[in-house]
Order: sequence, then C-alpha cells, then structure tokens
Amino acid sequence: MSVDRDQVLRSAAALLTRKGSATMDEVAKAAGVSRATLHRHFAGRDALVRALEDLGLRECLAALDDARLDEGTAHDALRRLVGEIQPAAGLLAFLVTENALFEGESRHEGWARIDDRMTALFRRGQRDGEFRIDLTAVWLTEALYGLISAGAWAVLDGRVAANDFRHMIAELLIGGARRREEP
Amino acid sequence: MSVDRDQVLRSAAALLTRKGSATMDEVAKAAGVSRATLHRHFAGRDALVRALEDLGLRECLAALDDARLDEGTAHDALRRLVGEIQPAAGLLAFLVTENALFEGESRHEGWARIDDRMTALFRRGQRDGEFRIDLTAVWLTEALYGLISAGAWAVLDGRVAANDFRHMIAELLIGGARRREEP
DNA sequence: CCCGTATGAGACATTCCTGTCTCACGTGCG
DNA sequence: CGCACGTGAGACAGGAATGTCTCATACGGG
Repeated sequence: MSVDRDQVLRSAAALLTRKGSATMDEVAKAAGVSRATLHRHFAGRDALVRALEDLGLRECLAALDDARLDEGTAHDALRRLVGEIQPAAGLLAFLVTENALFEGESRHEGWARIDDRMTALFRRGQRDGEFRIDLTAVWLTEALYGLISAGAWAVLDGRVAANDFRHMIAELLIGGARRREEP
Repeated sequence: MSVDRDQVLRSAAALLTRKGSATMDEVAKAAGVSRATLHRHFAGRDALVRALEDLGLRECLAALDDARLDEGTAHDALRRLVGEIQPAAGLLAFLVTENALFEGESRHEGWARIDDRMTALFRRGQRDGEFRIDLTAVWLTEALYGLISAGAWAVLDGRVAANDFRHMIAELLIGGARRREEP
C-alpha cells in the first residue's frame, strides 16, 4: 500500500535524465503514483531533486565503502567499484548530467568527497605503476562518470545487457579498446 | 548587430544540458539576447530543440566526413574523429543526454546514420584485428558518446584543458588506463 | 470487526511560462 | 541625412503547471 519512495526516485531519475523539462504530472505517471501522492512525499520539484541528490549520494557512498578501494590492486578495486555502483548508475547519470551537483559555483560538498575518493583511487594506481600518468586522475574520474552514464543508458535502451555492464565499463576503462597479444 | 544564430544555439545547448528545465527567458539571458529576439529566430521551445538537433546533426556529419573514417588504421581514424568532433562536443552532449534523439520509440533517423558510421568504424577495427572483440562495437560507440560528453563538461568546468580534449578521449578509448611497457 | 493510515481522483486559486504585440532605439546603407 | 532593418524592453492575454484542498476508497493492524 505504502509507496516505495526510493522506487519513485529511481523512476523520476530515469525520466528526468531523458526529458529534463518533464512536469510533476509526468514524473508521477512515470512512477505509477498520483500527483497528490508525489506531492505528499516531495514538496515540489526542488525537493524532488534534493531527494534525488541525497539518495544518489548515499548509494554512491555505500558503493565506495563496499568496493574497499584501498584493498588489493587498483585494477581490482576499480572492477569492484563499477560492480557496486551499477544499481545507482541511473541516479548517477541524472546527477552527473543535471546541474544538481552544483550549488552556486562550486560542486556540492558531499559530491566533492565522492570525487576525491575516486580520484584518489586513480592516483594510487598511478603511484603503483598500474595506470599511465599521461591521463590525469581527474580526467579518469570524469571519464568513469561518463562511462557509467553511457552504460546506464545503453542498458535501459537494450543496447547492452545488464550483465555486461561491469565488464564493458571496467575493461574499457582499464584496458581500452586496443587488442593485445598477451592478456 | 545581427544575432549569431549558431552561437545562440551553442549557448542554449550548454545551458539546457545542465538545467533541462530552463525557461526560454533563461535561455535568452544565457545567449545574451532578449526573449523577443529569441522568439523571432525560434518559434518556441520545440523549434529551438529542433534547431539544436539540426545543427548538431550537420556538425557531426561534417566531422565524420572530415575524419575520413575509412582511411588508414581504425586507430588513426578514431583520433581524427575525436579531433574533428570537438567543436560540436557541447551540442553532442546535449543531444545524447536529452530525449531529443528519440522520436516515438526509435532513434531519430539522421542520428541512426551517424550511429551506423561510428559503429562501422569500430567493426572495421575489430575485423582488422586492431580492436578487441569482447567489447561490442555498439558499446564502443556508446562509450565514445559518453566520453565526448564527459570531456565537453570537463573542459567547460576547467577540469581538463581544451587542448587535451582529443588526447584524453582518444587515448583512453583506444588504449585504456593501463600502463604498458611497450607503447 | 472497526479504525487509522495512505492513496487516487479531482476541484481550485495562484503562479509561472509562453507567444504575440507595440514602441523606441541604434546601426548600416543608400 | 533619411530610411530600412533588426534588436531590446515591456505590456498583455491565454494557457499550462504548481501547490493545496477535499472526499471517497482500499488496505492492515489492533
């Protein structure tokens, strides 16, 4: 009977990513609830986006924790991260795209911490000689966001199987598209 | 005196990518023109998005032509493509993100042709043994879109230098982040 | 069983956006 | 100079979206 708040947010993210001008009515329909109920849970569009931020932030932090980024090789940590973050990929795609992460001129504070942890992973990989250094850690972080978003959309559109999400993203980011003699 | 139509469209794309719910008034302000003038050039929001589609389509097709995708190695063709498409990266980021490319259920016809040409490049690279085959050509195409968008945003935010755009994207896509002994 | 709780449907006033119009101003050209 | 053209600023009505409200209904616990 009770509405699944997180599920509503996920539907909203999926819709808003593809149609940023969607109205509250459309969001409600997409989530399968009435506009009245949507308003009971989220005071307005701003509150809805805020809630999306919060949920995305929490899920990303949880994924970062579960991925144990400082254990093992940076390669393996990155693979774990992509796998752990997959459930939040849709939310992430929305948040990365939308200005939601920016307040004023600088990035959302909580988001900056996520950025930092990811960048730190790439830096560790570079220090340990696992990652090349001509591609900056900051760029690798941005690229990871971009690939996760692209992966989320590709899965939604049926262009990539959900089961391949982790492999496609992690292997492309780590090893690139070049064919190699030795694995 | 006369308004630069393409410049208005580029400003609109940059704004709409980050704030999909922006109003015509905000678009006009961002482009540095009055709302009246914006309306004189684009009948309404739909017409504006249509014009964005057209411009993006034209620039991407031009980039594809100039990149001569079927000449030389697939690696080099990809590098040329990324370089040629950089001026259109902002537009592309908007079009990839927004539902603009979808009409009904299937992708915009003109866009499907661009997709095909890019995918064909990756397939050629796979046939010639340049690209690995465990990452599908369709995914590599999607990933290229994602990386171009991420690159456009990173440049806009000053996180990556404009001059590094081509290298960061092409090298990451081709070679990945892994450090190698032999180049 | 009955009551509390949460939802869906719809009405409503208000606010905001849109699309169009008019008028004044500045620029370029003949 | 005088004219044509394009623009900025603002007013305006119409419409769409928002936010709030009421009422009926369905479910679930006590």
